[in-house]
Amino acid sequence: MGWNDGSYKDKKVISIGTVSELTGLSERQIRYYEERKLIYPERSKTGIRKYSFLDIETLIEIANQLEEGVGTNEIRKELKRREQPLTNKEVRNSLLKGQFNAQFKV
Amino acid sequence: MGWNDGSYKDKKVISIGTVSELTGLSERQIRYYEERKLIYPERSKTGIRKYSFLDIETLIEIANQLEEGVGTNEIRKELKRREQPLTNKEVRNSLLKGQFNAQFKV
DNA sequence: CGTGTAAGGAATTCTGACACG
DNA sequence: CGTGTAAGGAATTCTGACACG
Repeated sequence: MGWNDGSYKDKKVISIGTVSELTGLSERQIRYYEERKLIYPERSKTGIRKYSFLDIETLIEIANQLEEGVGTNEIRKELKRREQPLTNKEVRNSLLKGQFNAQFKV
Repeated sequence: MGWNDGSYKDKKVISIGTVSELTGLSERQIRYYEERKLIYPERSKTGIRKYSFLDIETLIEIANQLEEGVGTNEIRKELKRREQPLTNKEVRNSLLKGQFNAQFKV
């Protein structure tokens, strides 16, 4: 339990300079995509942005979409469509668990 | 290929301040364990230390060992003993691949 | 031996804004 | 709309050293 739960992919621990190197994007671009609500880094107590590896993967996709002429608004919607299934998956899992337990109650 | 190879566990992208928060160790302690050759962070072009999640796991173990009264020299040897098997595992995997390919050549 | 701290400097990050198109 | 840049300030990190034990 604790922070050692899932993989390290979702842990927000990388600062913007490193993200810039890893993605090839400028810090300006990275901050702008946050302003457009395409990514949601966390902040340290003193306000410094922290990103996860998942954020980095998302940023790379954002860059690709922009190159293809897709606007940030479209990209945002696309990203939402993908995150929804994840939530639904969790819901389905919960439902399955419920049914599973129900089986035994019968 | 590239940096997206294995998991994110080995990517050195976390700066010392974050590592300090994640491990509960002081920056002084973290730098000292490096001096004693227990961990090997990478450095940015400007000399800033970068750690991986694996480094963080190692640091936690180091802290535990020290609490138990084990000295840094002992801990270093113990850490070496563990890393060797990892290299051997890679070797074994290579060997298996060789045998696998041999199968088809017969 | 392992860790704290003050010291001075260098590198990083932040925000709001002007600019171009 | 997406991105570059100069501006000033705040936060981070680095090294070498003195200290305690």
